[in-house]
Amino acid sequence: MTYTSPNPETAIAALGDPTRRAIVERLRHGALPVGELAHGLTVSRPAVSQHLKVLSDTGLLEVMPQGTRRVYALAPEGVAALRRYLDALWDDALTAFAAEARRRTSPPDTETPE
Amino acid sequence: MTYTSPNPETAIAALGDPTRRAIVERLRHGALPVGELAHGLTVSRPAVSQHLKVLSDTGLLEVMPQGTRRVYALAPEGVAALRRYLDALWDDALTAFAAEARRRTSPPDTETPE
DNA sequence: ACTTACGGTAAGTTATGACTTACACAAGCC
DNA sequence: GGCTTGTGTAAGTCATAACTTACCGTAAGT
Repeated sequence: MTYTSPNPETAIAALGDPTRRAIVERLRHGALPVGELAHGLTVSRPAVSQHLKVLSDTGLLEVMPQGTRRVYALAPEGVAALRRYLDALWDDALTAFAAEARRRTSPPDTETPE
Repeated sequence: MTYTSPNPETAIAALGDPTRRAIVERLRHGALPVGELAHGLTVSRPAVSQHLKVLSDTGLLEVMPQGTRRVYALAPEGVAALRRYLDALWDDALTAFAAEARRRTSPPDTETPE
């Protein structure tokens, strides 16, 4: 069971780091081994390895060992979890926004009922 | 023009902090002034103010001054920008994933042409 | 006008985590 | 069996940023 899907908050935290976002960007168009991933980034290869561990732990990446290489790829399920989280947040934001607008337009004295 | 819509990467970076995610969570169900927002969090009110500034700068929040209070709310457009970013990432992830699967099933010698 | 409530800003401290070098380990090649 | 390639891990350094206290401005109430 390579299937992790932890809470998406962890994934967001992982994407908070710019180097990790760069790694994800480099994986958008296809899987890559660690070496190629590091070549093109400004940090050392061990640093990339550490970032890959973090990203894998959140379920955003998955590994496919091929001989001595370890090929990393975006994990669709991880990205999907993030999408679901943001969709729900979006939904709540719209609802709250609409409620706020309603409170401000229709009832003229429902200002601050406290 | 209160309309910001910066690159969503900044918003993701902002959400990397757990306290800021807590703030966003507290705003899911409706707008709140700074004081109420801070009450319920483990950090001091000035800390909350600083986080609110970061979140507002990324376009995730907007302010509605009401007298001496400043009421913060989720900015639908900011959340939407994040959603679009992740949707595109999701799309690329699926495409890359499908391509990978194809490479592994159909052509038996398209392994690593290099 | 004075006072109180509310919240943003400055300055300084501290903790977190991103980075480096050095090392260890597994898989293929001679 | 060594040698090379590819990568993960350990240990330690350093920079970033999150937090605190103290202070200041502004809006409302009396």
